[in-house]
Amino acid sequence: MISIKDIARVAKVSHSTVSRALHNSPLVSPETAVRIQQIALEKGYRPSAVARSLVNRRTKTIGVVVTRIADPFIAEVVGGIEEVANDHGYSVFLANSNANPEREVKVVHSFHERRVDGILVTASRVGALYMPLLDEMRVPTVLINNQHPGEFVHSVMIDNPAASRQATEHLIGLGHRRIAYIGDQFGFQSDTERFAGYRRALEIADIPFLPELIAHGDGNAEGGMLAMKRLLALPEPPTAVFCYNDMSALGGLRAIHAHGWRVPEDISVVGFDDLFIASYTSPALTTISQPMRQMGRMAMEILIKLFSGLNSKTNIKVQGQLITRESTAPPSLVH
Amino acid sequence: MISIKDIARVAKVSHSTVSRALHNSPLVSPETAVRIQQIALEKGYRPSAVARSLVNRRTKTIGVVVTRIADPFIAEVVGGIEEVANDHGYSVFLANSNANPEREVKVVHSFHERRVDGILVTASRVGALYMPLLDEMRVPTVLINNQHPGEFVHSVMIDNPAASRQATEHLIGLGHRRIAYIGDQFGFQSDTERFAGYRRALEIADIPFLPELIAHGDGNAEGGMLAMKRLLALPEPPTAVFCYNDMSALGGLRAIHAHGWRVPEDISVVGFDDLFIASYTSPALTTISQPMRQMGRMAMEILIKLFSGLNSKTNIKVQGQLITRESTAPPSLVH
DNA sequence: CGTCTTAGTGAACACGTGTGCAGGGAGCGG
DNA sequence: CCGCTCCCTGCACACGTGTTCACTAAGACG
Repeated sequence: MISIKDIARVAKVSHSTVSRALHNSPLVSPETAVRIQQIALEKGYRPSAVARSLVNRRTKTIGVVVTRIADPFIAEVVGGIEEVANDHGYSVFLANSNANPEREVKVVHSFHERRVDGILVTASRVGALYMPLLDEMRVPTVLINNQHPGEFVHSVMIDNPAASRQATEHLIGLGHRRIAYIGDQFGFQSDTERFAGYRRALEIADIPFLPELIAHGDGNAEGGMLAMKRLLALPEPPTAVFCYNDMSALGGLRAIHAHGWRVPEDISVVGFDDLFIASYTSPALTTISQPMRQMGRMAMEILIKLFSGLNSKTNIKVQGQLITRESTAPPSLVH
Repeated sequence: MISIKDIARVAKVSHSTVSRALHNSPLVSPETAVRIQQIALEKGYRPSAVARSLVNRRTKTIGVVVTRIADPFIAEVVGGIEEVANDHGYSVFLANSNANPEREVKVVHSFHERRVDGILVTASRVGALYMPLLDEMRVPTVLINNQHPGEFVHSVMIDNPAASRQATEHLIGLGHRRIAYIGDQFGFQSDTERFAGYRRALEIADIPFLPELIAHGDGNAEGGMLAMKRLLALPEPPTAVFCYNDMSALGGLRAIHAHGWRVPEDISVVGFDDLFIASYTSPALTTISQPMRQMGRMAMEILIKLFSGLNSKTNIKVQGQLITRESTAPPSLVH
């Protein structure tokens, strides 16, 4: 591995001069500068980011904590993050937490030791546990669709209540009155908020809230399937179901097919996220679109701003958009 | 940011002693060791990985190059990589190339400057361009499902010819003789190999190869949809289609639905990869399962071995497995 | 021609950690 | 009491880069 000292030896100058030459410093004469640059090019010299980080006290790296990178929603967000990070010369460390608190703490510690300049968290599940840790590190942190108990922290979130209210009102507008909700496991903020939007829509339309129409999944297809199965087993099943996210809806669709019913003729289904697959289910899924990639980009851009000294506390709330496809229709009159 | 010197000052010892104490070196007396460790704990000391990297000449980081992290196949592989990397104390840099050669080179350069200990490449598209670069860097590199022109390089690949032959023979076994193939863009190795397996199966079964039954997509749903549309527009459409990957098959299914045909009654479809969604399409997709996560794990384990001195050139070939679901059936007699 | 300015260069130190080497003190044997 | 060994500690240097400071040589100006 070749260093500036090696180049200095060849060029018969001090390493300081080489350092300056490679930075196009005006303190070095143009002739020696080009000569040194020539040698560096020939030798295939690449400066050591680690040595540079040590003296500059900035690593130009960021850490990204996710629950599972294989989650399609998260993968899209990370794609957006990496895009602008790379454009600004930042490298990104990726780490899965697997929603395991112990591992989350371990990951944040490793980021700390690597001296990342900033941290992004897309762990939809909790994270409250290691918030004090992040606080203590005094590293700029941006949360994406995550609850944020701390005050110092920045965030990018979707407006859950408004979006899920919009979804529910879409179903009400079609004439449904028996509308079920398939949620995540109880207690996660985004579930709570989406549930609140659902209830609010019912309330405004003067539709009584029926606890038996609430089922809890696990945010994945498997849980959505089981939850839907429970709803279909009711004496009087719902005519429409609003799902916490597309993965749940995916499982829901499967349960409906297995039950022998058809979507949307027998029952309408609405998802949330607008994952790529939402366009390719059959029928194609009506859902709330979240600008996932864009949200990743925004989060990273907040970090960039923070790095350049701006210290304004930013909490961006983006709006979801209803995408009407084929999985929703007016309720059939006979059942 | 607190360093060992700060601790040394408080403990009234030299920083060397602190360093040794924190490493449980036998060269330091037990009493001072615990005293120092106590202080370090109180102060929340975290060693600087960057300083450590500088002196150790090992960063305990690896770089992962992918085309798009949002690609479900790639996300699974990266999940596997990160898992064992983390278990061994390695942090992973993630970078998208977007299949853009210019960006790929930029990414590899940045990995070089960061002095990563190893590099993993899951860019299904080419990569031959920057292979000389990787060679020049003399950094252990493992390719995953990627062509490898260089000799020094290690790899984990699926046995494409065997797997696609298996898929095609499944269709032949069901009684199909007019079997189409939807490929990737021409020239990528995995496409070439899968195509070869398809032809071999036909050959063994004495089924003539018909060029009009070959359509090229782009490896994504969009391209698969267009390719399938072309096949359905033939005077005599195929009774079964083997697709390069699940994404293509997904698009294919959609085109078939739009055409008014039913799967598998009117036409059978086989995919490749066994992405998560393959179980949730309707009908559920018959496909070749690749142990994606496992392949990521294996690739990282090869790196770990290389780090510990083992220098054996390893080229692992894993076998795919046919997963029979609902999208394949014997051809209908009348059409 | 002498002095002052300026351009260009090298020496030295810093960043935070690890380690070889020397040295000091205690304990022990002679 | 002397010398040896052993245990512990500190000094100094290294890793690769950036930057301040001092210094030299050349040019400018009076």
